Amino acid sequence: MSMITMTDIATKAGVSRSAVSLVLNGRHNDNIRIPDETRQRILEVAAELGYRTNQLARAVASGKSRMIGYLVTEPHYEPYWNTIIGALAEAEELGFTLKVLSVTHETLAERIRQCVELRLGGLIVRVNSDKRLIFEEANRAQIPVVSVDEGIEQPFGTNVVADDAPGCHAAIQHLVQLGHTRIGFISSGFSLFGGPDIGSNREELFRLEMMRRGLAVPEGYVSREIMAVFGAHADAEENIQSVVEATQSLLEHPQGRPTAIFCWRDETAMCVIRVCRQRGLRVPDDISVVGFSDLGTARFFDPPLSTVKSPWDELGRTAMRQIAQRLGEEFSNHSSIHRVATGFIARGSTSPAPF
Amino acid sequence: MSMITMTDIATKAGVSRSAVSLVLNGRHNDNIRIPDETRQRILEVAAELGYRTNQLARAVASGKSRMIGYLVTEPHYEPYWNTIIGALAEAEELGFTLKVLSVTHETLAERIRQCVELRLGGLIVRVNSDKRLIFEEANRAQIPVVSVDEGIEQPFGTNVVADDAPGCHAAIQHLVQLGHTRIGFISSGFSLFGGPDIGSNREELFRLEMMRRGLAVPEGYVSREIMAVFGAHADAEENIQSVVEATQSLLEHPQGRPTAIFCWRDETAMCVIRVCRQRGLRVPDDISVVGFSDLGTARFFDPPLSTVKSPWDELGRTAMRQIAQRLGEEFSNHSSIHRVATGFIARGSTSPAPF
DNA sequence: CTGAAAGCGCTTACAG
DNA sequence: CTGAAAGCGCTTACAG
Repeated sequence: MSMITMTDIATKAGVSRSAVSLVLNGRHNDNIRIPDETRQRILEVAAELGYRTNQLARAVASGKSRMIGYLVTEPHYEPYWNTIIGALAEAEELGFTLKVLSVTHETLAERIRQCVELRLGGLIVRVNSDKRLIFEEANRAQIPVVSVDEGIEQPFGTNVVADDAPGCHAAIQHLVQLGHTRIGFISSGFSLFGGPDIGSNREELFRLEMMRRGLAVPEGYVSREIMAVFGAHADAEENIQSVVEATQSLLEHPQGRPTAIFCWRDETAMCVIRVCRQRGLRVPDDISVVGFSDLGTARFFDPPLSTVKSPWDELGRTAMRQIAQRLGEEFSNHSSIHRVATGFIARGSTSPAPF
Repeated sequence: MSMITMTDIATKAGVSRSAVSLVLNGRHNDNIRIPDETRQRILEVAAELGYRTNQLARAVASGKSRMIGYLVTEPHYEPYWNTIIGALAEAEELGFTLKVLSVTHETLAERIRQCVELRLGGLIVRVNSDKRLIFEEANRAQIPVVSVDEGIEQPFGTNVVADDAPGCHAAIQHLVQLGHTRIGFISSGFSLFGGPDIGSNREELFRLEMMRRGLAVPEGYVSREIMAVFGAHADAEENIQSVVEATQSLLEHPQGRPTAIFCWRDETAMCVIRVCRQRGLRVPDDISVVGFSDLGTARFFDPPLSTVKSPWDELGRTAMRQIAQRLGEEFSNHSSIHRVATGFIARGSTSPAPF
């Protein structure tokens, strides 16, 4: 009725438990050698009995766990989730297993404790609040941790971060090649889930790209929205209103409206397009709009969104690979940064600038 | 350097290991009673030493695990991961921990084996291929499993399923109240990820609602698309083309086009709106469109999508609650079905029928 | 009410 | 190359 153990196999095959353990773990490396017929018998009996390793017991005895924890602040948010999927896929390929734990500012301490209690082999954290607590506790328990971030680097620990620069570069280049010179930007006037203000970071990159090309960004060509809402969480209509106002301020700019608007994320771009339409502007004929993220529905939008493609999947995969590597070495809390580049996808929301 | 154990506490506090175990597990129930001062000392020493339970060892010794596995076919698909999030939230509230495993038709057997090896306490499965294999293996290992499904019930095991009927009812009622009588439907001509054909199921419900109201569904007022693509997976433009054609066939219907189109999911509705616009129709003024799912970006669409709201979150929560309950009882493989109702959200893509 | 003991299922030196 | 033994950190009857 209950599960088959190594002892059962040993008894039935007439060998010792260690022989079973060695064979089942395939450890005939260096100087360990077990007669082929013994090996065969053990394997046969194991199969016959339907033996299933108890990974828990193995982890307890060996002190090594192949379970990785993934701490995440807002799993609902599509980019965050896609990063988890990437880590999950990589974990499975590498023979690890992923445990997802959602955290809030309040539950952070408790969740970290859980990770230690579960003797997780490593930790990937996608958390917006201060990560120092995590690193401290994990270091004490000798658990390697790598943090995943978006656009903004962190000064300690192993850090995997999306490099927004190439995507911004490509987006501006795309617009310029289409003849746009008057390009506006809509940034975020808030920090994402209490984390860093990613919109501002992207705004910097935008300004840099414009400057490099000698294109002016007139006062008022950058506006901000405070739509701190995401997917299913977006219940506050007044938040959306802030995008409406940010867009209007660009469209009514005293020196004339921009011919293209670059938005710090896709949700904003979608709202911007709606506002433009309401004011009688055609997108992209009268005004081009570029997003940032490449959400799953960006391609289904009308018009399909031209957008910077963030490497969500690869971010997670890289983080998982880093964990695996750290697990192979002696424990240390050195810090390093690994950047994954963004790209750009031209779709239907951009077209040549109206002359 | 290495972790503190119960033995360390026992030594330092001058008591036995069992005393420590009993105190730390708070087991002063029935006839177990430990002097308060002993209790206090143990607790103090534990805190002082920074003791962290080894849940792995506990699970091995007690034979009970509070880790739940979540098997999912396509974690990328937004509805599927929203269901996971629901289960995750509920698990954390109930003191469980969730391990996510993605499966394909090829890896299914291996993943199930992993679950058994990890001695998971229970299994939630969101899998489109045949679930019999899962139930068989899990039953043998005495692991309770509940499966989560969309619209279609399964004839064995504990089953949590979205009930699409109330949402369809509300959607049609909404349209009828707006004066629509000529309503078309776009269904799926394929089974979702090799699973059941959900579109057909919704089509049935649509026909039922129309019939109940005495509204005709002329031949050709239901068409099909084969856009078997989701979110980031949507790379085949020819798939989208099938929605274009399905829409056109409705718009060019010999008896005149419908005044409203009900789509089997949001992605389809988004495409339909684009096609309508391209043909010079205004949405919703000339034609209303209703989706199904309530994806995160549905509210950001232009116009914001009126849609059936599927209870993704609650589906996951219910599944987790079922697991918890099963874990409290004697193991059995009885079967039961738990339905979670869909709802409807009226937004901007529907308006009174043009007369 | 407590302590010594056996047990959970596995791994890992270490003598033979 | 193999087997008996000790150990991983915990739980759980069971005598006192």
